[in-house]
Amino acid sequence: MSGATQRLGAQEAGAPTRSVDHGILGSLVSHAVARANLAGDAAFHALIDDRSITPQRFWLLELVGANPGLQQVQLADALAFSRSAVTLVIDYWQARGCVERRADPADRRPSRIFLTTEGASLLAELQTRVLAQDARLCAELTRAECRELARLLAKLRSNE
Amino acid sequence: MSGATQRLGAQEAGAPTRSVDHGILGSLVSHAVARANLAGDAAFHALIDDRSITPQRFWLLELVGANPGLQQVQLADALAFSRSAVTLVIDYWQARGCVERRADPADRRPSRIFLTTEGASLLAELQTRVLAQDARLCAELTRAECRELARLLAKLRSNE
DNA sequence: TATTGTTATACTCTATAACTATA
DNA sequence: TATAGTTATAGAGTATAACAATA
Repeated sequence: MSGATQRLGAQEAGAPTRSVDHGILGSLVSHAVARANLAGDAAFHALIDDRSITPQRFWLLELVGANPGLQQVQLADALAFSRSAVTLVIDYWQARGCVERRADPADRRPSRIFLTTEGASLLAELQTRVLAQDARLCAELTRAECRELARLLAKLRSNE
Repeated sequence: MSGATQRLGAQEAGAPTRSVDHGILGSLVSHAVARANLAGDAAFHALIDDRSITPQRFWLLELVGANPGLQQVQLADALAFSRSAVTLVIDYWQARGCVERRADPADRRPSRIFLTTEGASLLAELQTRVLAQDARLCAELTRAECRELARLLAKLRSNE
């Protein structure tokens, strides 16, 4: 190509081969987190064929598995979902036969959420895949770096 | 309250005051990233009144500011957006008078994207707020921890 | 009155495919 | 044929408010 010496600085409009300047994005921790999150979501979908099974839907199923009989409002609090979002995610899993709502005899407002046998089986399968995916995501990190990353991310969240 | 000694373990269904067991979510780096990302988005919206100005829309405006005259396909590559997503975000900013599409005389397929005066002014304002927000997000971290976090997140993305 | 859950609405974001026009 | 951009559609996520049933 001609014009090999025409590097006239980042302000020149339209130079076709220059690399893109990310501006202040490169120095923003929040942007680094967001981009890493995109990578995590991509890895999730790469390991789980059914695109309708999303990270958020998995989170809820995992919480139901670890806490049988939780109320929807408790699931909402634990996952930082709205109550209406929890309703929709439970509708999704219930339609697939993976969770069930059981009435609480003592207080008829809340429903208690439980895994079905089919839900427990699917959850076990998803756990295996998600743990493998997380290990792969962290493949470039040493175990100490992995722990440090989790610690620093938790500190970020303390400002919530 | 009565029942102070009735902690019967995490499996008991419906114990109203027990804390929620997050299961394997607690050990997933990808989940820690996702939750930190939610915290970052919340901080972003807390500092910028207009809810229609989202992190993604800010990213694009910042890139246009740092690289006047880029093609949309270059913006898409740099931000990991689809071309159609870039079209919609540029439509959004153009409708607000913040960016403009200019024809490229040498090749009439691409349009070159530039900030308007109004766009440059808004971008400067947003940069100030976003940098302050990021500093606030990292308030619990030392500068060394902040750098380490950015380094580790970048390593996660290397698996993309 | 307050709480739990549902429903409805609206907007953002993502993904995909079909389409136009230009090269 | 390949590239740049647009348009259309669909699903997922989020936010809010109004609502019903129950406490």
